[in-house]
Amino acid sequence: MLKGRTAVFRAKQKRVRLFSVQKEDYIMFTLLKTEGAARRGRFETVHGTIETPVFMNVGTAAAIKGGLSAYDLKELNTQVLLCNTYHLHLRPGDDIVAAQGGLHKFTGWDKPILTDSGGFQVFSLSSLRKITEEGVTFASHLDGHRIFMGPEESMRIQSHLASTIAMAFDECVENPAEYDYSKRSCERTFRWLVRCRKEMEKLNAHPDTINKNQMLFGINQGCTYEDLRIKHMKQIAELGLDGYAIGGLAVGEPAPEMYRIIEAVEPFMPKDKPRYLMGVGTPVNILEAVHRGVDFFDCVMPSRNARHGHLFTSQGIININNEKYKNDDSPIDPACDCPTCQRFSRAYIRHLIKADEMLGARLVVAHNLRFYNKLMEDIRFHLDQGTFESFYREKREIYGVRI
RNA sequence: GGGCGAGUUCCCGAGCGGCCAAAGGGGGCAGACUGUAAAUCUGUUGUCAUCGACUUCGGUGGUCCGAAUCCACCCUCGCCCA
Repeated sequence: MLKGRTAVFRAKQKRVRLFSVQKEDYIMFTLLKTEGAARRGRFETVHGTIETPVFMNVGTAAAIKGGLSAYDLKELNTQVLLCNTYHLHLRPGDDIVAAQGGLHKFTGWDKPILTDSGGFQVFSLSSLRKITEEGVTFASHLDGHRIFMGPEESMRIQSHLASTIAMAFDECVENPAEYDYSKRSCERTFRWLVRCRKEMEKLNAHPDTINKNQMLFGINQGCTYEDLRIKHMKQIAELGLDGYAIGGLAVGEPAPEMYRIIEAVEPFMPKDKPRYLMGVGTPVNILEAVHRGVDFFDCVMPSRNARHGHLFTSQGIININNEKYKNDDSPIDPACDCPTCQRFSRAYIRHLIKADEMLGARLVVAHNLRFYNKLMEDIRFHLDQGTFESFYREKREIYGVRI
């Protein structure tokens, strides 16, 4: 059946220059439609189909912070769960997760899971690590013990976790960074990527591997230097990976810088593979990036900010902690279809957050994640309809304002 | 009735003659957060104002150049004795 559908898309491809590339029967990316640089796609995986553009929900330690389970995510129409290699290696240990049958069985989430490689921790735990050609030595943020992680270790851990998509082990370079350092780091990240791919091929061929169809996404780096970005992108594109990510952005540089880099790199990203802008971002960032040809996103912002009272609505951003909501009987967002907005008032939610009740965190995280997932649904709808540009122009003026 | 002890800014609580508008918590108000060391962090919290000025440490009156701090009396609360 999939083969038949692929054939249909291939037939279309000749006419309208859309793409459909097949790795296995169930692993392929299909570009359904484009509007300018923006892309509407479909990514078939061993754990189900991902409609793109997509926002992946971040559950670093195999759980969405705030207390949402796999059941809750289904209700929010989440497509992909993101978990973290470094955190799960430390606790409970990837051997435990493997013994439990992999992340899908462990978490009860049967849809696609993407695991980040630990590359971001090379950046965020910078005071606790040392980088060499071989890899990175961290001091565990839990108890200080030394852990070594290189490309092979990261791939082995991710193979144990049995995620749908594994990310290459990279160095997420801080911003600003010297040109020379960025260049050397980029070159090393490329060598690491080659090692990642080799290790993954080995692991996927091993009889004990839980997910033998684990995919690998490479990560573009190069700080804010366009020439480094482009050179690196061209290099990794030649490796024929399952997807391509842009990393090292939204790490302190102004948003226009980020957009500039996406625009510079995008022409060199394979058109027939998903593109993932790592760690981004605000709803406006996402609109801007979709507009520039990105398909995948993830960010801690909806969940973390929710816990801190910063809520996204169709009219802009509210801080539910603000006194003005203490007696407000309206929902967070009257236009929102999330379980929280169907049942609870701003006054109640404000009270719960103020009182540090767990229920408060749960309700607001559910709301913000639903807002992001709905944003992506709207984006896909308008791409399907060919009305994305006007949607993008309208919403980017609204979603960032504080009300 | 007698004997101790205590009353500090929204709350708890430090201060015990000048460096005190008064430490530190809590609470309040506001802000930050972008591949989660984040249920975290930052600012602010007497009044007016630019330095600065003014009112405040149970009450009233004293001592002193100067008092939240010392003295006298009063009020309130706690414990103990009758």
